[in-house]
Amino acid sequence: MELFRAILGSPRAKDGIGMSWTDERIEKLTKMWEGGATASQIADELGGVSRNAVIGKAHRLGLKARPSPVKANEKPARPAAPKKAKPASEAPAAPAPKAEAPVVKPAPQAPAAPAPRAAAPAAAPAPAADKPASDQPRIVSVGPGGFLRQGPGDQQQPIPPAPPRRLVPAKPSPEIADKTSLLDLNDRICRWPMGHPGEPDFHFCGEKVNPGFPYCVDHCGRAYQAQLPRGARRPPPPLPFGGPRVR
DNA sequence: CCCTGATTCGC
DNA sequence: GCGAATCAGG
Repeated sequence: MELFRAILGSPRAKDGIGMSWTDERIEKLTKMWEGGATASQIADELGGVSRNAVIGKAHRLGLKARPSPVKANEKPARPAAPKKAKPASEAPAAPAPKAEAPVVKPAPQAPAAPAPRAAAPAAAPAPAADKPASDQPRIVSVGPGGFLRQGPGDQQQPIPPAPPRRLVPAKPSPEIADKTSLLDLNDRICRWPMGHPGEPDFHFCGEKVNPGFPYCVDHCGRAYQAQLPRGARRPPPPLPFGGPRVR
């Protein structure tokens, strides 16, 4: 009878009311957030929570670091004074201007990220394990997808030449005979999504990453396409994460 | 208008 | 801690 309880009455919160942030849900949120899914998609996928809840939780988890449309601006004099009752908990003066580093000008010519949304490449993971102090890629700018860009003079070779010819077909390595699930992701395996989240066969590439990038060499070639001469462009790759939702 | 994430603040 | 309300940019 305890077997029944174990099966039927599992302590896991169902998708009804009274849902809380269980470990699994937090983990899923983290992975999807880092994977580039939008808050709406994450909320939709998790179910039972609004996108605001997802964003709020993401912030509380401390993983707020992604290109936001409302970030690059900052005014020295209290730009966003909330309408909500703001009691006199703040002195009228001393706005304490942040010593914001002089961020470089945004370069609108992004070579990649053709997706309007829902397909932003993963925010560059901490360049910790992959790049020792040998050669630090000087970060000069941040692309729209959140990946790091470099100045023209700093063009190293981590970016695969993106052969205009053809890419070798993905070779499934024996290690990933099984599908790489969301929970299997780590900093060393390719997190390129295959299929749509929510579908039973949704999984990730799982290949070994191109060092310094969140994707394997093949998918780096898709995520970071070199600017080809005019007339040599190829049609944009299909969107990861399913693309626009149907409403 | 739609979308996005960020922030605030009452609960 | 949670998330609706709100803000603000694209």
